[in-house]
Amino acid sequence: MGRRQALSKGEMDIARILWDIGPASVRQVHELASQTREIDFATVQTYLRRLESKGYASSKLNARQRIYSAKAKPQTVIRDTVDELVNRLFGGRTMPLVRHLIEAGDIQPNDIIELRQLIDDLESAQSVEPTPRKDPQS
Amino acid sequence: MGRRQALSKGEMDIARILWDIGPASVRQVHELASQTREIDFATVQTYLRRLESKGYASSKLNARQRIYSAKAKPQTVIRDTVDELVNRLFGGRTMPLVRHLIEAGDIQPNDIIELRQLIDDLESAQSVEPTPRKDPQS
DNA sequence: TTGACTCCCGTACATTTGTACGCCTACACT
DNA sequence: AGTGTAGGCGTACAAATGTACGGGAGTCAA
Repeated sequence: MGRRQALSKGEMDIARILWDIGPASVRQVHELASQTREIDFATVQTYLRRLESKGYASSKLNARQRIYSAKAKPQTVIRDTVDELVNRLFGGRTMPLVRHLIEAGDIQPNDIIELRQLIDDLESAQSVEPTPRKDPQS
Repeated sequence: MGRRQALSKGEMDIARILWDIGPASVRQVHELASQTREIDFATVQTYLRRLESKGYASSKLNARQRIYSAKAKPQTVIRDTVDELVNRLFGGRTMPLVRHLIEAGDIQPNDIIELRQLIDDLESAQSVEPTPRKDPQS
């Protein structure tokens, strides 16, 4: 897949807002963004424009306002970003990161339940499906 | 902790090499870096200088060569970087990332064993130690 | 002592990122 | 009709990042 140019930190913040509230005007995005940190309207505007030019969003003019919609799925962006991090920080191995996260101490007791479930699911998936396929054709 | 200025991607690559091979000359670092990707000697040199100016490394002249040593511990850098990512991508919650990693399919069967162990350890640590302390004084 | 080498260091420069100004126009009132 | 207002759009600009050139100084051999 011709990979889109990666998002910078600031762009990511704005993208997250777009994912959260769906198609929105610059003003709406700016309002949300302002709750987290001081940021100028025009700055948000620029980020949205760049998001669009990088292919992560699209927009259309509606009356006087330009409405932006997320185009890339958060799933995809998250995957790419995490992949990047795993490569950069751990030479591509996933386990060290998982280890770090579990040991870092932000896991709550009731997360543990879920975690065990996740692992069980993974295990059965593995034993049942020796050759994972996107497209189950047969 | 007066936080050090964050490392950029390129700087991180070089820092990782320094962690791996310990104190080393520019040439040694460059050699390693070259195995992974095309990169100019002088570029590596610049990264090392910047690493030093950001406080992540120190250096001293040894005969004709400048020897760089990592100063910040990988642990610390990894923690800060992962924290950043978790904040930016998941609003500070750890579990979504853990979930993503487990579901992403890079976990091998024998990692599962370790994973279960990790979780067990975490659980007992939590039930035994209501107030976690760095320094178990009693 | 003259090359040929090696390695440091200052410096440069394009691109990307963070942040924003200010003009222009369509609209909304008076 | 005249003026204030909101929002788009082009544009700017400093800082950070990625990448590298070329001068100078020490070193070794002929």
